[in-house]
Amino acid sequence: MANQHGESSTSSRPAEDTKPDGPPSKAPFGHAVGFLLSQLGYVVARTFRAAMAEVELEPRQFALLRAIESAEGRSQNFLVDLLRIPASSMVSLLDQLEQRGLVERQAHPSDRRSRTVHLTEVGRDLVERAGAMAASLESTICRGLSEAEREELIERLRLVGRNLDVVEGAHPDVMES
Amino acid sequence: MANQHGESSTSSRPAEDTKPDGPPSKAPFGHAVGFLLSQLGYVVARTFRAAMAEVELEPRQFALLRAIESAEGRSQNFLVDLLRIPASSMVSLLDQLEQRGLVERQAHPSDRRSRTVHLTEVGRDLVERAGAMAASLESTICRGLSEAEREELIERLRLVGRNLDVVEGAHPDVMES
DNA sequence: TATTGTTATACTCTATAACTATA
DNA sequence: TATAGTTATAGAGTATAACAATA
Repeated sequence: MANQHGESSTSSRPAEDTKPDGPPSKAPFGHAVGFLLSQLGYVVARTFRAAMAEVELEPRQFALLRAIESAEGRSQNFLVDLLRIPASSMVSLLDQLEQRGLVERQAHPSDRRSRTVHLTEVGRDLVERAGAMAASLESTICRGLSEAEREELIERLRLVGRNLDVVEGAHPDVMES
Repeated sequence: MANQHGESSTSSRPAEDTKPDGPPSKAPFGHAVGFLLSQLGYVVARTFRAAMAEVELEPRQFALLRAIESAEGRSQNFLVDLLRIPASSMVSLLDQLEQRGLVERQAHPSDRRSRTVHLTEVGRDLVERAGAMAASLESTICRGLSEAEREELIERLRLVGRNLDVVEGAHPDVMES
């Protein structure tokens, strides 16, 4: 699947109803938390995508660059295992990044089948800039929350995550299709 | 684009790394709230999809059934405006539901171009069952939260929503592509 | 014979646009 | 001429499977 949080290109339409008498339509499902989380998750993902677009990265490209940064000099195959994406997807993803001069594939010193992946200087700079934009988005998201409230919110969200058997730190959408 | 919260069919792989020495990989972006929301939103959407699958509905089919329930006897076109999906998508969506005997298209009394949409008895029952499953998911999500904590969480999430200019009650993923 | 990376193919999903019938 | 609904087409994105080189 492409998106369990994928984003649509076409977004907001003017949306003026000439028939304003229609019922306001109930929330998609029963109560509020599940709906809010699904809705916010979607919007956060979309906003994040828009932020990354300013440095011409897609979320998954950013995720891959970060992975490469934290796994400098490892093989393509290592990244495939780490990010759980098909090897063929890794190929085209790396092709794109390499063409832009952000990463480099090098011959593996001992295994001639294998290729190691490295961030270039340009790539390193871009990851840093993109990281700063992500941090900026985070502060927008948390605007109006005190530090204590923010921590409490995180605590509650983690509880919800445990209720749903979420594995900490692993985002199932950004890289998985 | 297909999903800004779409879900993948293929999910969990065993995922046992034979190379456990790789860095744990930082969270996809900077701090925590944005990442958590995106992650949880994805998981909630996926879990919701799994719940709906038990009554053989997709999230967007459920959303459409609910919309029809709250707009009994309105035209297809009205639903198109309400849910903001292309008319051609509405056609195939309704075709599916009609083939299963959940909804019916009827001739519009005054405009012969138009067709009104109605829930059948079977459809009404199914919506109710699906709604119950959604409510059940909601209580799973909120397990371990007191009523006060739950309301506070909703309050905080609404604040985050306002920070992101989210329109209340409108879920941009379930129906939009 | 198994594994790394690559290429080719096929599939799903959905939006766009053309078309019919009514207004 | 414009609108309701339908059908047909095309595009994006991604997974699956076949393949070549090396282990």
